Amino acid sequence: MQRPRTRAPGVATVADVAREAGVSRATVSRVINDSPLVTPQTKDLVQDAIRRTGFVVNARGRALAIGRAETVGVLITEPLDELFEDPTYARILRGVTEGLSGSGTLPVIFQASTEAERALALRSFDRKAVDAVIHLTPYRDPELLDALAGTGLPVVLCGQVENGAAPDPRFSSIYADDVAGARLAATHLAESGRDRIAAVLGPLDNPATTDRLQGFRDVLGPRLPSERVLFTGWDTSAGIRATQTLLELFPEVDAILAGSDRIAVGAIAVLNAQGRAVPSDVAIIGFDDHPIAASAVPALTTIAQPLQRQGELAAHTALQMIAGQSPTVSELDMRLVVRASG
Amino acid sequence: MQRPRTRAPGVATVADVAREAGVSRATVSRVINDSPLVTPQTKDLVQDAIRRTGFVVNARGRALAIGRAETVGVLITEPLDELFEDPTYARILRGVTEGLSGSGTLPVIFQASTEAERALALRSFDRKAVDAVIHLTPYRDPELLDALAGTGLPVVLCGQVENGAAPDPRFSSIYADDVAGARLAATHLAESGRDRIAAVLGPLDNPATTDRLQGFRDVLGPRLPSERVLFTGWDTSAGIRATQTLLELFPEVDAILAGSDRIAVGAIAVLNAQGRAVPSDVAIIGFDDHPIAASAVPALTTIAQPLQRQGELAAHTALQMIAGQSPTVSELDMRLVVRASG
DNA sequence: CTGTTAGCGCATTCAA
DNA sequence: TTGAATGCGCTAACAG
Repeated sequence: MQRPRTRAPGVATVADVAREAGVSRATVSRVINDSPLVTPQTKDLVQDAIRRTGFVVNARGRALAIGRAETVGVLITEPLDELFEDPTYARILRGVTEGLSGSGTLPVIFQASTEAERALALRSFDRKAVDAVIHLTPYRDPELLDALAGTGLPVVLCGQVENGAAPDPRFSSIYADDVAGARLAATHLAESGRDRIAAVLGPLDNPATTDRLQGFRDVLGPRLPSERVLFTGWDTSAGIRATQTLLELFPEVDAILAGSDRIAVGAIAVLNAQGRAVPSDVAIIGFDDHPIAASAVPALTTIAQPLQRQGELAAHTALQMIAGQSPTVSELDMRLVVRASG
Repeated sequence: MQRPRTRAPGVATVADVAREAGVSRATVSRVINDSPLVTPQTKDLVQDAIRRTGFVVNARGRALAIGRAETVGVLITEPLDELFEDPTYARILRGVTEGLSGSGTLPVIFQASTEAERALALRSFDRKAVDAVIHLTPYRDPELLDALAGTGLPVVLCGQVENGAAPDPRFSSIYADDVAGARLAATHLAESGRDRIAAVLGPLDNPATTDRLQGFRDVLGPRLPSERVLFTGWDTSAGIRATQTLLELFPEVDAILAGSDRIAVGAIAVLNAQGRAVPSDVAIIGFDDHPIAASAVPALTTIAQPLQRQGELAAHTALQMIAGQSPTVSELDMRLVVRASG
């Protein structure tokens, strides 16, 4: 039954190598995992045999034997379109890859935008097809989090934490403090003497939005009344629409705190179209340090998240949890990047 | 050694379930894989025991036993920037997921933009961590293709084939015929009576570019002389620059065949800026049916690739190859989508 | 229809 | 330092 059809020629196993080298399978295994308990000459012997037979360790056999798949699942539940438009995930992913490199553990991406995909990914996790999960988009979704906790796998939440909420003790989390970042932006604007400040934020139901708003308010208090706070989508066209509305409601505005760099770019476009100069008439601060921030005209002052660093930390944390460590919480600092726009 | 620390309580195995239900492990296995050879009552018995013990099949043990990981690797080597700006991959991926759904096999994404990532992914494949590979970006890279062939896994190339080149017999391939698509575009333009036609294509070193150019020439022949064919990048700003150049070289132009929808959008912007109306003064046809094609003003006439269908077919092909079928080649039709621009 | 038995490919304990 | 023996968790051929 094992091997229903004839074995493909050339898929050598440790047994084949052992025979070829005239040693035991245990010795071959030791060489593979370069154990110090092997004589240089037997080691050479085995390595020669490995070369001759074209042997490659079989991941499935190894996984069963060592009790690990040497794989971490990177879960992305974000809708595809957003994912493929927003370099945020690309950068975090790069960090994860770096952080895992050298560990012998491979990051493997689980795209789970739909309910069905989510179910499949969870099934894999339940079955222990990976050793840990790094969740890149842990937006409020208690059911998913419960399901993840239910897998019994180490889980690292990366990049989001609702401010105020105590971190979930079931998971590790890595996040940058949106509230503190927003404070940086608001402080910068306030110190520059602007006082007719408005905010154009992302979707109200997104924790990043509420956190950023709170940061703005921490600094500005009554100088940022509710009627000057607009909520819209994350992208440029949403920024355009919202800014048009804003200028009707509050034409005296001399500074705009944007919820994202793309929103900020939309705001600049509208202001320019209406003959208002940025930053002399209206200062603008973005958020995220998206690539367009540097190339925008004028270049955007913005708040940078250490995305790649987040990914690296998430990877390290996952590895430590696989090794038995308890969940930890890491908070990273946001950074104000001053450019021309405000 | 197996189980170095105490076993986490609650990770039940078939043996536990068997004991709990008072049957053999084989019977438990039969229930899990719902074999018809089990009495309804024993089945209930076992399912109860499964519920009580919280048993979940372990993917590693199962993979070793059945000789498959029940996983296909989706390889993406595209540089991140392009990848995250182009919804193409998102759509193909959606198709792959659909095509695999119900098969019990899960798509798992291997992001391999860098050389190091590529090496890691290949190592996984060599080790048979997946049952097949769907390569979404098989641009000319003979070394990578050789490496993939070397894994001995079934491989499906999706979405690219150099025209003229015989399909590589080592792999299955799924592709849409760029040449035929380009012919559709050129024919549509020629039939509308335009005759001062120019083309603004993507990078010359990209097979899609040369294929599309060939399709244009198949139809237009000498009516599309080389001096009216420009090559640039894939995106809007590249389209803007190239169109400006084009208008200097060939101001009489009355129709533009664009190598991508983003290029076409750039062209429209330049033409509008110069006071030329689209399509009355200059007709434009894009390529790809990118989301911006429908929302552009005027909406773009373009050539649609059946991306999702490509993904589905790739998935089906991969499953068939896993089942032992030889490589196949599938060509899908492009479709002319007529909108306002030409 | 069910249980017994064996083995997938590897890592590791124990004894030599 | 090496080999023999054992088991990871599961499936499947075989016998009953």
